[in-house]
Amino acid sequence: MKSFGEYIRKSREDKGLPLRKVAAALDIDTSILSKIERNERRATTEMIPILAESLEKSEKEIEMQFIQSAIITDFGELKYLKDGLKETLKTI
Amino acid sequence: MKSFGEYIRKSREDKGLPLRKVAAALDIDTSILSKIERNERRATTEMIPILAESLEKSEKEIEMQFIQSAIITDFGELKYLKDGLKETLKTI
DNA sequence: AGTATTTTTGACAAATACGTCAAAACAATT
DNA sequence: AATTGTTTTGACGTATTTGTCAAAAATACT
Repeated sequence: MKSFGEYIRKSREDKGLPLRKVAAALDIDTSILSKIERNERRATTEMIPILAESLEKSEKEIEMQFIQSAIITDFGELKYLKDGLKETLKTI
Repeated sequence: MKSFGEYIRKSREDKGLPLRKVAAALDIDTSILSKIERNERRATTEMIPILAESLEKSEKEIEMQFIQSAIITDFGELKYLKDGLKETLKTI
């Protein structure tokens, strides 16, 4: 699985878009988007629908990538992550 | 579902332990533990095994509570959380 | 009621994460 | 090679989060 940053970068490059364009849509500096794509900064949840629009992916796909990447980063080290996720699925 | 803080508080009170004791095991000030139990501060993953030991719960149970609580807090607002979690389960 | 213990609160400092900006590095085009 | 466009880097200020500490508030005990 690709990190969120790698996923965004690939999607953007596949569309031939420069950082400048997507960053403008997100209303952030290109440097931030650059850092997000290299996983030096985190994307915020507010960015998800805008990224979906810009990169012509479904919001669902972008959000799923975002969630996966964040969970792995935040909790990937934990012993019972799988059990925790299963339980969370039952709860929500 | 209880928040992680509420869960810890209940577990601690069920054992009749004062904040002081558990905080000492965690090597933090009582005020921090107090805040964790009221969800003003976040527990770290390093605290999980110590909490398990102190509160005589399995590490698995504590960790699962931790994960659930964190995911709801961090991603509870998202539209496709369920799908994201399912996908994450496939990945890990 | 008075004392001791436990818990909460808030001020402060340290650490972490973030955004802006300008310049440097890199890549593409002519 | 020079110019243009793109991406990366790092210094800087700001916001957010976190831990420490002491005092206040709440609770339990005698």
